[in-house]
Amino acid sequence: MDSMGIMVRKQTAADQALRLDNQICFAVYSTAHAFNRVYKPLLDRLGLTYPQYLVMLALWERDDVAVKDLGERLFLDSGTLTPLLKRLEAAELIRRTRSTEDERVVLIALTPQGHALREKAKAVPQSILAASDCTVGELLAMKDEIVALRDRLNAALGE
Amino acid sequence: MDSMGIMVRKQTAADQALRLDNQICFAVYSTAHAFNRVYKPLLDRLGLTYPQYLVMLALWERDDVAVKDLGERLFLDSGTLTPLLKRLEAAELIRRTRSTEDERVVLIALTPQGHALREKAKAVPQSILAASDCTVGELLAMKDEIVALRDRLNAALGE
DNA sequence: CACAGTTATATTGTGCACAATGTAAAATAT
DNA sequence: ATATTTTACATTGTGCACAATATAACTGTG
Repeated sequence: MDSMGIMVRKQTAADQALRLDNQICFAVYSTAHAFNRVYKPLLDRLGLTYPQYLVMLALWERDDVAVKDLGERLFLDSGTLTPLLKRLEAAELIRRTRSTEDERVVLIALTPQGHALREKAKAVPQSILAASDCTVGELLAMKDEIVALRDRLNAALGE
Repeated sequence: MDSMGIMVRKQTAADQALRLDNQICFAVYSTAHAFNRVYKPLLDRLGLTYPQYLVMLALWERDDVAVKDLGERLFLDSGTLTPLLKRLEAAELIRRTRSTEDERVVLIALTPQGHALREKAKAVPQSILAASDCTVGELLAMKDEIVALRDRLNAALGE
């Protein structure tokens, strides 16, 4: 209580930590959504959603991979990937085939249209760069910091 | 073609930019998911999802606000907030009442249980800090960078 | 070989996230 | 004052994201 008899709460460190603006996770969360909104009109032209675009990026680098491999690279599980991949298959960008060596495995391969889409996608990164209003160097430095944080968080999960 | 007659693709800047590992947006996206997974067990004890926790953080700072105000602070629209708020109301953490001054407005107020939950939530930030394996200073510096990026992306959307 | 345990993918259910649309109330224009 | 526009919220439909569970295929051990 102060001299007027009114309760004055002491601002503890715990109180400060609960402020929305102090949360790095909210910064990351809201930035992810902002990216999503910037990507949307660009990816609409390719007929892709943002997670589908990430899958295509992964496949353009390496093809004929198991769902599990994709999941590890993108940090996604089969509950997310299975329906997403079925939609990409319906769009005829990929093919899903059971491995003959190990029938548990479903291999994901690009169709010719899937390969071809890469050319149209080349214009995307520079549009994002422009929207970010940063230099490539700044973005790469930030990326490295964020990835380091992500890897520490994932490491903490494994313990 | 090289001297062996095999196609050797020139690695252009556009090719590099399409590499998954070079995408800052994937770094942000995957870090948001990593945060979500770290928060999950902590928030389970509070009976909250991560977006619900963000709403509660906002309400603990300021109460009796319109859905629109919450949406602007959290960058979310009514399509996301309306069902989320109904779940918080069902959990008796908040109350939703139409404003008498402007009947379009729905005001969100904390219940006593909603206020009380704040005490249990005080333990959350330090657990996250521990999982991040960073100092407070490092995290705050990163947060400021990420928020600056988010604000630039959002500004680009407005144009 | 049998069988217990593991692995890869699929399915189900819940909860965001957002575009598009609807509705009623308020503000503004004519 | 009536008509038009804007605003706040709700609803619907699509697509993640993930926990929990199911299923079939593989692996290792006795």
